[in-house]
Amino acid sequence: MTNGQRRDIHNSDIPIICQACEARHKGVCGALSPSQLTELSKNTTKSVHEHNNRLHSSDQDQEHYSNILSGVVKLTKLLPDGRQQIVGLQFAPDFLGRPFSTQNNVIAEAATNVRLCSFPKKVLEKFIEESPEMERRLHEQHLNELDEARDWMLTLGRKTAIEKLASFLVLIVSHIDPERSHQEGDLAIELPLKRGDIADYLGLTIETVSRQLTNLRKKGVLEIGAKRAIKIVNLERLKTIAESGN
Amino acid sequence: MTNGQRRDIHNSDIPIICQACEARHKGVCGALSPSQLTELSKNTTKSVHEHNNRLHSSDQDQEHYSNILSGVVKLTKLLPDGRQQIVGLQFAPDFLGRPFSTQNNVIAEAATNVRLCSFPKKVLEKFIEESPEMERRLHEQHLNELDEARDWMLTLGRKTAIEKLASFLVLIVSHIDPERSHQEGDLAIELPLKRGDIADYLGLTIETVSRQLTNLRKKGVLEIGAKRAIKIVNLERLKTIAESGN
DNA sequence: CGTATGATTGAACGCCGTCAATAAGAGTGG
DNA sequence: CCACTCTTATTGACGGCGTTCAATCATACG
Repeated sequence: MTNGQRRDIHNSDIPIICQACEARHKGVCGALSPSQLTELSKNTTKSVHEHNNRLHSSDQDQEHYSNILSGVVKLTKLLPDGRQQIVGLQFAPDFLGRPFSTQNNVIAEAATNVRLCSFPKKVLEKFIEESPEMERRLHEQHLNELDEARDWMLTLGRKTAIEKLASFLVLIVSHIDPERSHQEGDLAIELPLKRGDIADYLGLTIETVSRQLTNLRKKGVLEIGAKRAIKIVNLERLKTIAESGN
Repeated sequence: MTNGQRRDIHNSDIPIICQACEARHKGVCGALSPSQLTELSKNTTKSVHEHNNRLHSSDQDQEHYSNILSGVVKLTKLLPDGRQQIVGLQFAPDFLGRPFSTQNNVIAEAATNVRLCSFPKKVLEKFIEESPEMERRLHEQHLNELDEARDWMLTLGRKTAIEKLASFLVLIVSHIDPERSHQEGDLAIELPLKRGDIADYLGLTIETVSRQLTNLRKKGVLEIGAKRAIKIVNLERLKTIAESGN
């Protein structure tokens, strides 16, 4: 990203708190001028959330937006009887929150340890009014989320269990390691979700997730390590399985 | 909508082509001034599309956006082997098209007969630059679509066949007949989708859709007429079934 | 009337869920 | 270091829900 470098000529104008932040380049804060960044940074609070903690309870603390600094956040929806479905995964430097609406029936939880940079809704909405570029960036992120949601609807509605697992792994690789995902060679990664979360993301049970992972291992596509570690041996094969099952 | 009435004081300034159009009130065109409307209307073309016709082939004719004047549009995604999933239904006066991106791997087809009001991408993008209100409206529609997509992910991933059918019927009623859907009494509607489309929207087969419809009929929740006509006898019960299965 | 399209119903199969047992760590305290 | 517990993951046996395959019916259109 030499583009990002060039912008940093006036790095001294940029608040210290923002200087190492991805959101300033690829995220929504990239739309702000140094002076706006300074104003926003006065109202921000950084926070750390441990694995599996709720980031905002469903109706409470809806007066804040956040940027994800690191970690993975899962967005979950619930049925009255307890069944649940993860409807989105978000990675740094994604924006977190639902503008223009107070009701948000989605639960945001930390899938891994997560660091956030939060600010009051009012402050951000002021910047949105001031700079169309800010709204444009938010709009584009939400369009990307819409595309991803629709891709996943195809996975949920029409794919078999093994295809779902393969689709999930391809998605994780493309987010965790975007450049390496197009190269040759083995890919060792740590899954950001535990089995139960993967099941809730794929509309399956824990047992089926486990079975299909060993299924993929027996096919020689990947190796399963301790904890959440896996090594992908044949990424191309995995992509094929994700769409056709074999 | 007395609000809409008040805006019509200067109705004579508004292009004839726009005067009876929902998109001017609830759709994206509501952000435009009479003079902008006039300019836009010079570049619009109205068109009629028959049931099951492609509105734009996947890569071709991506230089137009449209507003839906009437009818229902289905957005479909495909797997290489032919399996397909409907990832969105759109009703008048929804906006049709994917801004800020040339690649759109979603197929838009007319589910019913559809009337469109189309205009070149460039023209709309010019108005977006000029008026933040225009982008705001688009942004809000896309956020609504994102909410709906995520609601549907829960349906696809975690609900049983009968719950899916009930969810679909509730959704259709709320779009076709928003005010009556909160009242008492029978609701006679014509389904905008045939069985195959319903199956593709719910991630089921045609046979299962048919079986669960008769299942709902036997429960006394609805009556099934000829063609696509149905009468919903007990909407509250239907809503309960949509979330808990009984 | 004949054909095409769409919908319903039945029978049998199979994928995935359910239930249950076991294994593998991680963390705690003796 | 070991014993204990808690959480997470794996594996097996069985059953059910939804698919697959197939036949029948209904309606529209030539």
